[in-house]
Amino acid sequence: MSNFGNFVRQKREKLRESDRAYSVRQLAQRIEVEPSFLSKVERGLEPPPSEAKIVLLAKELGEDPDALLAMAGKISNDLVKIICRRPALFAELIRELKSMPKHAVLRLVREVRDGDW
Amino acid sequence: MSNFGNFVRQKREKLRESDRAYSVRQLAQRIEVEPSFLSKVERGLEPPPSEAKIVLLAKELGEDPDALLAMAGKISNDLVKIICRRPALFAELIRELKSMPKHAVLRLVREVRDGDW
DNA sequence: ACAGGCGTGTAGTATCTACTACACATTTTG
DNA sequence: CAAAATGTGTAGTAGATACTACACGCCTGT
Repeated sequence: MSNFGNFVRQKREKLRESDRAYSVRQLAQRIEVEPSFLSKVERGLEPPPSEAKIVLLAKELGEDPDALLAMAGKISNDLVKIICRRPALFAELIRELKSMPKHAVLRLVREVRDGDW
Repeated sequence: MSNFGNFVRQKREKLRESDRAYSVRQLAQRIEVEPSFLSKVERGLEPPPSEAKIVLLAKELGEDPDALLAMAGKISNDLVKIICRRPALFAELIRELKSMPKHAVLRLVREVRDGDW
């Protein structure tokens, strides 16, 4: 179930159809890893790389870094810091929202963002 | 800045005043680590232990596991999973709430919990 | 045809994580 | 005062993390 690797490979191959710069080798060079490493990651022979590399990868693939990190089971370091400042508060909020339907959470996000509450 | 270690030591010593079972050795035995390890953790000579041990420790010390984990810069695994299921959504919500005053977040938590919104 | 780029296989490694095992001197308790 | 319990120092370790280095054979463009 290497969701992460499969996703990266698919995304990269799609981009490659119209841009030769999305070969394993060239992309690997841009995110500063060895080609063989990226190749293995894409095929799930290696676990996903570090947070830093995943963020670079997301930028190259035009993906949301948080989403790509999530596929690797990771959470952006800045989010971790925010949560760790008020652990009990965020823990409760997140656990409550777990069982909420998507649209409810979305509404909440919108309300908070717009400040009309 | 070993916040974690200092906190554990203080808490343990306070409990020990009225309960002999809160010696380094006995507490270590209960959370299933070597006494020398707990000793070093408390003095910041070793980084905080694993999530599992921290949770045991929190229970022994009568502390909120999430709070103790946060002192170690960690987030409970179940929270990570919840966030990773809707990464973009939670990422935005958390980043918005970062700059919110405490009482505002608290109110939000209460509203969500009570479902009156 | 052959130089270059391509994906991938094998092997190896430095650093970190999360501890254990044991010995030691000191303090406390019966 | 002897036995037991206590805190701590030194040394070591299995497994995970996050990669590198290099070689190989295949395919493509000129």
